[in-house]
Amino acid sequence: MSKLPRSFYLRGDVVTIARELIGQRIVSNIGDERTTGIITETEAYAGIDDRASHAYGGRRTARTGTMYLQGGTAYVYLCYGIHHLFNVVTHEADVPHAVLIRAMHPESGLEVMKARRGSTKLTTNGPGTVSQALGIRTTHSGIDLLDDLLYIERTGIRIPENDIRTGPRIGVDYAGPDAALPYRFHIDPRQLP
DNA sequence: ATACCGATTAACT
DNA sequence: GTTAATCGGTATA
Repeated sequence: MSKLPRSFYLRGDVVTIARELIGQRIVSNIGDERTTGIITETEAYAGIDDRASHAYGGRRTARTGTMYLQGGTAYVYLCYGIHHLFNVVTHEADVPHAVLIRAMHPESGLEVMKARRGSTKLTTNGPGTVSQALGIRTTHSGIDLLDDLLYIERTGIRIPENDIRTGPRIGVDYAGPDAALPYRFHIDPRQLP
């Protein structure tokens, strides 16, 4: 299968993109190890009007500046001083939309991912664990997802509309009315082929 | 220079 | 269900 093209990321509707990323494959070649997984959970962050977004109100700093790059860029930041959270930037340059990858179903490179996670069991539910398994760190913020180090490829997996669950985003209670927006999408990994 | 806090996780009860 | 861990980013001065 092939890398998602630039045109996929440049589209304007970040919520649609978040839904469409479910079932696609993340490929990481970080550390010369190929590790992959199928995306099972995402959240959309809709730019300067979204109180849950780091870019709310047009905020643009050394960290959040990455979100203002063109669609198809990786935005990685440190949360709670410990967790590296991986996001996919969408929309054209200067419009800071992004999709947070919250969970994946591990596919290949299982032993490498286990070793990175430092556990005999391999769990990749939660944005911090996904990044850790794939070797993604804040140093990767700003890299192009059309290069070969880290990218997303189309799987062709067809997921019935009814199998995709929708709900409010996790951990954004501070966002007032925007905390209730149905911008989270996920599936049960057992529904994957 | 200083103070506050988070798009979380794992290990508890 | 609860809570400690942990530190860079951000705002304020």
